[in-house]
Amino acid sequence: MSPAAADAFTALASDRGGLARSSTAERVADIMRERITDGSLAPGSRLPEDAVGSALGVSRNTLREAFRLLVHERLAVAEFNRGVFVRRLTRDDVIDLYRVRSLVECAAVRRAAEATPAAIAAMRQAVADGEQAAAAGRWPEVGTANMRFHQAIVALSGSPRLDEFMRQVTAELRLAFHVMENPRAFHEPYLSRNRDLAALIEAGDGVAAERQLATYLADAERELLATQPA
Amino acid sequence: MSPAAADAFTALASDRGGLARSSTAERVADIMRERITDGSLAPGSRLPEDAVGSALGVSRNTLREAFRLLVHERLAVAEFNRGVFVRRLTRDDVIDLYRVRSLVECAAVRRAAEATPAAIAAMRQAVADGEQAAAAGRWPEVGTANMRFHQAIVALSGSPRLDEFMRQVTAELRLAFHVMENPRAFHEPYLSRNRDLAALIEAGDGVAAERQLATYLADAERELLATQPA
DNA sequence: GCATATTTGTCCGTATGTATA
DNA sequence: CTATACATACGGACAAATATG
Repeated sequence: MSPAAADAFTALASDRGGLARSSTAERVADIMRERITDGSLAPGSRLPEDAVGSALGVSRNTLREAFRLLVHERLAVAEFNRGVFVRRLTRDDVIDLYRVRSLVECAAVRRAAEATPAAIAAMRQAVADGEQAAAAGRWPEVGTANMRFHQAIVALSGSPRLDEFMRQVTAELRLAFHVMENPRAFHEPYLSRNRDLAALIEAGDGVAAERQLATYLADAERELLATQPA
Repeated sequence: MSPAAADAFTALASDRGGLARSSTAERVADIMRERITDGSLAPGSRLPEDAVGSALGVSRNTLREAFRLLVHERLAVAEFNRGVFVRRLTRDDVIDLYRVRSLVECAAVRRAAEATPAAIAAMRQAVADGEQAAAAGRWPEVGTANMRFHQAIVALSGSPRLDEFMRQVTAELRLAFHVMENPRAFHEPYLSRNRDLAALIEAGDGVAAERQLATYLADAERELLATQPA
């Protein structure tokens, strides 16, 4: 195991909360999901059972349950008899992820007229948060706000299952962001497009919003692919 | 445990194949998923670790990994310190499942012009299979063909992730079909609508196809809800 | 309401098979 | 090719929670 990975693991140990409300395996999965999506555990990293297990103070059985969850969410891959690794996205993965986003998000904005006021408000808030974070130069937060904006778009549809599915799609896409060298340059230009899009949605012009979002996502996909290794 | 459930479990034992290519937990999950989606294990059934584990000849640890997978797919629910049960859908679940289907399937048919010929052919085949099964009076197969038709509609989008997501949505929806008393009367009227819809899609009229599919799904949702207990 | 039996949650030790240095 | 490291799967143990009489 690389030293960097070891640091990430030992860092996990302190995260263990005292109370065991949900199952241990789920809490372990939560912690590791966090570390994977925030980039502490880079794509391709190996996740050895005993190193991670001892770092978090859980048994192999419990850890394996957590691994199984992460594999199911596509944040990790399990190679039979070889171990578990942080997922490394291929170009085809990125293409598929944007295909899903385009289909679902476009459909959601087109039906935005039926959305609840709370969902609209959440979307507007995400736009404002992104602009505020950019003004203050807090670039990681800009990326976070951008993701919340898109999650808010999905929430316009009012479907818990679609929400969760797209949350997973977003988490997976973050794996691609972390191999980028300059996330700031990637997210910044979309701030104004987010505002324009939100305005169209609030105005009830679903058709125009959908068209704008389609080109938005196509641009983002192209730019992201340009940053990815072969 | 009820005698009926015990039968379902003992029936599983003989299913164990000789070679262990994928992991044991996954094979166990496959078997139980099959039994749940085909109705052998009714919604609400308890799945005791001891009984299921011994019936399938796997240890508790392995079985718990399989359970975790099924819970993640929403085919089962785990109540802390109480055990695992086959999922029982609420009316809100059914409503959400149809919301997802409507959004995704409608978006897929609207973009059907970009679909591959193979995807179109699969859709046409599902329509023909359904009509053939109905003509021969094989009603369970009519239901199967109908699900394949809708899965083919999703496949028009060409996204593996959307495919898998909707396959899971379909599996979950089957839980509602199994509490219905007369599945035949439910599926039969949709045979001709499937054919009409396929014709519109093949003609490239995505807009008309989408409108037709939207009312189709709204009708199906209403009828299914009418058969569900409070 | 109480005492008991059952079941789950969690952990450990170990045997076996597989991949890699 | 051997040796080492590791993953897979099993069985047993015990505490805690739940169900049952």
